[in-house]
Amino acid sequence: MTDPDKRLPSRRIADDLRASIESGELASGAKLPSERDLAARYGTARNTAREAISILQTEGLVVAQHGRGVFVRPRTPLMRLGSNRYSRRLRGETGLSPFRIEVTKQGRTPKTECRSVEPAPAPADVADRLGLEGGEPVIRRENWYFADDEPVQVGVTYIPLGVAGDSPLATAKVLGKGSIYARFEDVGYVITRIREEISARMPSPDEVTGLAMPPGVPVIEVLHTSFDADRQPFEVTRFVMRGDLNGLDYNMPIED
Amino acid sequence: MTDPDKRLPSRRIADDLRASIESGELASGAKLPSERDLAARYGTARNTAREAISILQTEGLVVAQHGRGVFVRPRTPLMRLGSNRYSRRLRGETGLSPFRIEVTKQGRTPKTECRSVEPAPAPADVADRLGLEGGEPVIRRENWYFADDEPVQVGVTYIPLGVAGDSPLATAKVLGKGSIYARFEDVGYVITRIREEISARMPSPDEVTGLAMPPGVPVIEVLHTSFDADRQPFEVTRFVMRGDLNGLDYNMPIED
DNA sequence: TTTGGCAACTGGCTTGAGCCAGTTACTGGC
DNA sequence: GCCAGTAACTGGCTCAAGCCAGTTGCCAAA
Repeated sequence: MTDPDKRLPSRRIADDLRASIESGELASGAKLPSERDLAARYGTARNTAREAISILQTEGLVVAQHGRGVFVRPRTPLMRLGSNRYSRRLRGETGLSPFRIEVTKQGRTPKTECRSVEPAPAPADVADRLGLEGGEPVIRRENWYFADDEPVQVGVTYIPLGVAGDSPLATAKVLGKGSIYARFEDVGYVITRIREEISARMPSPDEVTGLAMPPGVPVIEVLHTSFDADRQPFEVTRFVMRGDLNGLDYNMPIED
Repeated sequence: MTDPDKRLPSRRIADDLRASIESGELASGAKLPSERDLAARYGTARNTAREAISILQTEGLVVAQHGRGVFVRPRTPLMRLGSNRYSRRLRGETGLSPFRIEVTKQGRTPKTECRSVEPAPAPADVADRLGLEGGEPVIRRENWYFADDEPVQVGVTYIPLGVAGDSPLATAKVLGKGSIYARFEDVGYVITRIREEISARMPSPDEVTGLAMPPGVPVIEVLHTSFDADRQPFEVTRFVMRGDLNGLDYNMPIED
């Protein structure tokens, strides 16, 4: 009995390539056969081989480089952002932000850049977390995080005017030693609890360009709220990070 | 000066459609023009219109239905799995699992199904969290979670043989009242801390079929570890959930 | 030795054609 | 009134061809 192999040609090529990748036959970073090559091997049109590669691309397994070839996407180690990133002790001991520590640990060079500090209307979800009216003006701080000049995440922080006042939080791009939470302490807000709401989705076209997202890679969105000793929210930050470079690591007690 | 509109035809169509979706002109669930229709309107080949739709699909904005059309993907409300899902008090008060509460709150019908309970070798990352050798046998429990018979997440729990013994944890698919953590308490393990490691990625082909993943939707993977009063790990669960239906909500104190 | 340019590779995108396979609504026969 | 069949729609997939645009290495001219 001949097995006609019911699978469609494009699927068959994609399945074969995927198997080669998963078995390690095509190692991380390895070059796949060219589209024209695959088409010839499988006796299909070039478009069909192309479709197969497109499937693997949306699965995040490979990346194409114009003029060079298609390569197995290297699985870069995840940057683990821990719940201890707000720890006061760590802040004091090292003087380095957890982001910098993580990136350095991976032998890469960290860089952070504050792109803007300005009043702006609060997005609805943010206003909701801060107990404000939607659209009410707040201080908006936009921060970009890089590893070896590659963007890995963006964080947009929203601070009520009543909290920021005319402190550096509202005016200075560079906040000095001890991260932003030291500055919050300066104006009387000590972070004692946090809430983090996490979701994952595909990036918008803007995010694709801004974060140089490879195809087939989602973003992780974290909506972070900080609470002071009175359990009042005093700051919300929305992080958007490349899913292939970032992971979250929470370690916490069970309450009750 | 004539503006030749440098954008490629497929991009142009995709951009126009995306704009219509974001403006609300094409509402959630609305039907897009057919491929042949779009091609005619823009004066391109059908394949080009098709390519445009494919772009929107990988962005997770639309879903195609064979024979029916292409529709704006409804943004279903996220199911927020909170860190309180391990709370002992909630467990006692309601008798319902947080999953059931959440699904019911959305007016949908929850269902959970234990597909298998059997000894199996521990995956490397799991063994690592449990302080075991890789490949060492553990009890493996596979649970599926549904809302209106639609699969929303899978959880695979790994329990060291020394913990499970021959208790129901190792033998019974149905664990009775008060969730699995009540059974752990029965054998002397009280959950006092958890660690959750979160990442996001595109689903594997198996996950696409198992979870009925729409195109352009990532999965959230949570590697959960439970610690007892002595800070010893006694259980690891790997959750894989549909990114379009699930979100995580952590509320915790800052330690130190 | 250096440098400029070309040839031969790579993927990116489009065309226009065809056939297949779901879905839907209408229509004619019972 | 019901039901089966069919026509006209939808997307799914493939083909064969062409042109464009990056990349790379080689080779000849300066």
